[in-house]
Amino acid sequence: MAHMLSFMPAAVGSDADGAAAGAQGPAFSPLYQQIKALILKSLQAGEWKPGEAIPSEMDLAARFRVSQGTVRKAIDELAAGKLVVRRQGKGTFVATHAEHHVQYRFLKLLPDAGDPTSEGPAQRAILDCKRLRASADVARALALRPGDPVLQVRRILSFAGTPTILEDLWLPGQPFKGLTAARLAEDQGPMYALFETEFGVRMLRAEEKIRAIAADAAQGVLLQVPAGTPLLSVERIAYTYNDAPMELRRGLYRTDTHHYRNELN
Amino acid sequence: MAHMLSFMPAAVGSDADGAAAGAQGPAFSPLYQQIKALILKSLQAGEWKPGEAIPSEMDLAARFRVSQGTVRKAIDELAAGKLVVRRQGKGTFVATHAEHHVQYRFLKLLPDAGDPTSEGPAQRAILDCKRLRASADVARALALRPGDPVLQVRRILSFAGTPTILEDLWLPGQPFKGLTAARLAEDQGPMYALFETEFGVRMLRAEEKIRAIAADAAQGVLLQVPAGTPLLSVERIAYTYNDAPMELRRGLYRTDTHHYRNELN
DNA sequence: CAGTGGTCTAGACCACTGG
DNA sequence: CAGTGGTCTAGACCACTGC
Repeated sequence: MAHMLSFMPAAVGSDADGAAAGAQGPAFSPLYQQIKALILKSLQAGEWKPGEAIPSEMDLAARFRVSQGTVRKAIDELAAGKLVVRRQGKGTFVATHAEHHVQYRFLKLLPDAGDPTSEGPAQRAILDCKRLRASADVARALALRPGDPVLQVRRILSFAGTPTILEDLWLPGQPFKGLTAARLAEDQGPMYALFETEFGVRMLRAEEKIRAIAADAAQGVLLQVPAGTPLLSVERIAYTYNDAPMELRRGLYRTDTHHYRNELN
Repeated sequence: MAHMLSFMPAAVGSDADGAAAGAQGPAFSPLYQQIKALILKSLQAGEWKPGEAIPSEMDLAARFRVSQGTVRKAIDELAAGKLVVRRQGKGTFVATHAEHHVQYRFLKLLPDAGDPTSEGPAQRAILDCKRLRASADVARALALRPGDPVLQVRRILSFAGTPTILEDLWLPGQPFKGLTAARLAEDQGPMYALFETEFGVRMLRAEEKIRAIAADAAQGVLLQVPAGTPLLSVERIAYTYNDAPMELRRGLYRTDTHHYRNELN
């Protein structure tokens, strides 16, 4: 029998589906993709919180009237996108930036020598946190209108006492209403973890544009390097569900004792 | 029945396998992983050349006495690692750096405005190509002994007439015996494509370490920027089968009109 | 021991490609 | 039209976790 979730917008085409209307076909979508979309919707709706287990594959198969293998393939893709984490014998869990053994999931800066644990945790200092109106480029990056309220944060990360990262970040005002410098300062753990628990914003993926620039006087003071020192400029846009941009971050990295590491496939 | 490829070193443990010897278990390996390893061996042995089709899933299933689904899962992983490319209705093909619509698979430098095609193909100039003995750091990167013969190449890539990338690369002397400046200069297409066709060396993955540095006088002249200009320093090690390093490449990128793009998941 | 994810099968059917 | 990859199923069994 042809499988089809009748209540779905994009159903599986069994046989007599083609030749519909005129323009570009019905966009055939496999069952497991539809299941994936449904699970994604539940994740986004917060049906299961970060760190919690989602229903077992058998349960989900029963719920969607589908075989375990189909649910499995849907979850496989979610796991590949790091939206969920599989743990054999235990279950499948909603991924979280908190309580993860990798502290900074999106930070690719590593010490030149030794493993990342050897230098211990980073020291963090919040320099500033203020509300303002989005400039043209910030608005474009965050898919807002120029003049919309945004939050700007400036902070410094130090490793082994050496200031290494100076970053400014901009957040849309609406979702992050109530975020203050004090709240940021008192927080332990990754900033993205706080975003999850306090504001319900999950960062799922990000894009970075990297350049080499020269430190200006102010940046030099903050990073304790002479003006003109080459620094890595890392502009990141982080996205949540539906590819909605939720953070613009401009970082300056000292690369005299650290390097940005990337793997190519 | 328990499936097992008796002629394989690491067979599937059916039931009575545990408690063997003493130290760390028998390292259970699923069937599809064993199949993957077998296909990998054939790829490495050159049983199918880059660009050619490998046998169909059904054929491989028959050859290995395994179900199609198991072969499929093995090929899935090979495709994920970009060792192989699937094309529905046609077959599965050995991946190649040549004739691929993406010209430079490992190059992440993009123009700030417009798509990569807008500036047309890069102009390439070979500055140097000589044999020498590996220094300590080159030897370490290429898993050679200091003093082993290596090939050093220096070239410049220009986009729209502007010199943008200056790179030195080191290749182990043995596999690349016969490579000359003339051969490099007359070549069209990606360098990795030439490595494949002429020397049978397939680059499968790479790691990059990125830093910001200041151009020295000589580099400034070659890239047509003032000495002291911040440049992106990109050190790449490219690997072939068995994670064997086959190339060390040190690139300097101008980032005034281009940027290094990275996607984080 | 029950429950979970992980593997494997045999068979069916679908979508896509090319002759 | 035959051949290929792609999807889906129902059921079996294995490996791992925790009670």
